[in-house]
Amino acid sequence: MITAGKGAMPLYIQIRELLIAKISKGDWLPGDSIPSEMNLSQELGVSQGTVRKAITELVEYNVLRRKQGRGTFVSNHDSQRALFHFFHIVDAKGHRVMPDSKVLRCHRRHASHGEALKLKLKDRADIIRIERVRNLSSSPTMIETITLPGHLFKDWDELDSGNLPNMLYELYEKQFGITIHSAEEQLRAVAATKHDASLLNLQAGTPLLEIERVALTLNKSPVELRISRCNTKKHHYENTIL
Amino acid sequence: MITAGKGAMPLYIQIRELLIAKISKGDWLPGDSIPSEMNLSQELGVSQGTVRKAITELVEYNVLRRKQGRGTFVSNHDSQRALFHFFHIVDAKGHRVMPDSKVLRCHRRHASHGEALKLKLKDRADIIRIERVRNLSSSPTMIETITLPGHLFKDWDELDSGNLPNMLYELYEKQFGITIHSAEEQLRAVAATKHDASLLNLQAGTPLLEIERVALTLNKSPVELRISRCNTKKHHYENTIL
DNA sequence: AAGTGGTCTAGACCACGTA
DNA sequence: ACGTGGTCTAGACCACTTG
Repeated sequence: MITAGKGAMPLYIQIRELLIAKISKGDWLPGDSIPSEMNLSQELGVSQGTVRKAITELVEYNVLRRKQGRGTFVSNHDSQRALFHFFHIVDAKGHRVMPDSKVLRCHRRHASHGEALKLKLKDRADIIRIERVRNLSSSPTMIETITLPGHLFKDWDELDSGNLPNMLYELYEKQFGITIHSAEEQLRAVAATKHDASLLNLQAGTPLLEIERVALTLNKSPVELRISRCNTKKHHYENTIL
Repeated sequence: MITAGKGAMPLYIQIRELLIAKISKGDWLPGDSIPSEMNLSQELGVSQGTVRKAITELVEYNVLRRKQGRGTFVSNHDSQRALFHFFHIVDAKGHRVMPDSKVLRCHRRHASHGEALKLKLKDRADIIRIERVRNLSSSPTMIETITLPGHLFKDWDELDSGNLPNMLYELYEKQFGITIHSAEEQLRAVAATKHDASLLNLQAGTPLLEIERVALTLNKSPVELRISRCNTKKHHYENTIL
């Protein structure tokens, strides 16, 4: 509950955490509006300014979105947001390119030691592994290997695995109630294997940019491991440091 | 001047821009404290809360830094900040490693077409070019080629070019009054040239991570072009998406 | 003790969207 | 016309640093 007084956490932080809990629990779903600042402040017995400060921080974290005159909404993963926020590969001119995807394989497996570690699962836990090739500017440019914890995606097998959507984060949210909120990426240069080379129409040994991403929910629990190998002849990874 | 009334920009934005101007002009230097919130609000004829909101945004942009009980200060480039904010290469465990550097060459040249474009200079403008090798965990891991606009670094030649500091951004700030505030990076995988290979003790053709960075001041004017080629066997580039 | 930033309140008015 | 978020004020008290 909200407590005031010396030594207590600031009110706006308590309220911020309370709002996060509501969203994590699913009381308010992505796309929903939350109660107005006035309503919240009356329910919680604090001033509007204090509620406002809590909400402001969550807007900065991209958890909430304000719309003047309409209300405050839980963020959702439209393709726009996925493309702008999580997809960092652009063409030589710096333009974002919408990738398309062809699924090569999609099956259940046991997690390797490395996968279990990165997804915080037990060794040999049930996982789903997807392999796909992505075209950028209509030429095959990336190979992705995606690993999902099986227990979070129970009804996965009912999907048409040959016809998965391009932007998986939207699927995770709409079909499984899992919202990806942040991610940690590691980038390396690697040599293309024969397998890579045949899929991307280049020679084995060609340098590829490898992006290893762990995607996290709002509570920082890992939900997806994604390894992308990317031909950077005509595209590159863009990062802005503010 | 600060103006109120309909159709005008919000006061806190006018104040924010006014503070930025003061800092860009050099009225307040990195490390200096700025006037207290109360003083500013009285001088500008607005409430303390409005000044506070302007300052809060600049703290979020890393332009200012608040210290409770002491005051508000213009950010400066201690090595800590440079290391945490601008250096994204970490070891296999994800720990940041302090690099050391050996300068190979440092001389004045004419800008190539590409360099001129990226630094917004005229073709064949006067530039300074530095080449150095950086050790991480005591093995040579990165080759850096740094290009600086000559007119911004007039007295560069008086420096001992064989003995440049590790963290150049601190030097730019202290010796030349230029503070790097943000940067745009492009990452690619490339094959090591013979030259790269001999410097990094590996075979020509080995995949390297190439990082091309343009560093910008607070006004977004480009100040440095830096191309780093990095052996990612034992280290990688880390990026967090929030 | 005095001065700084940090939190919180209560209330005013503005800008926007919907009905 | 009404309800929403957005800006702004004036003033209170707390937490921290310095003299």
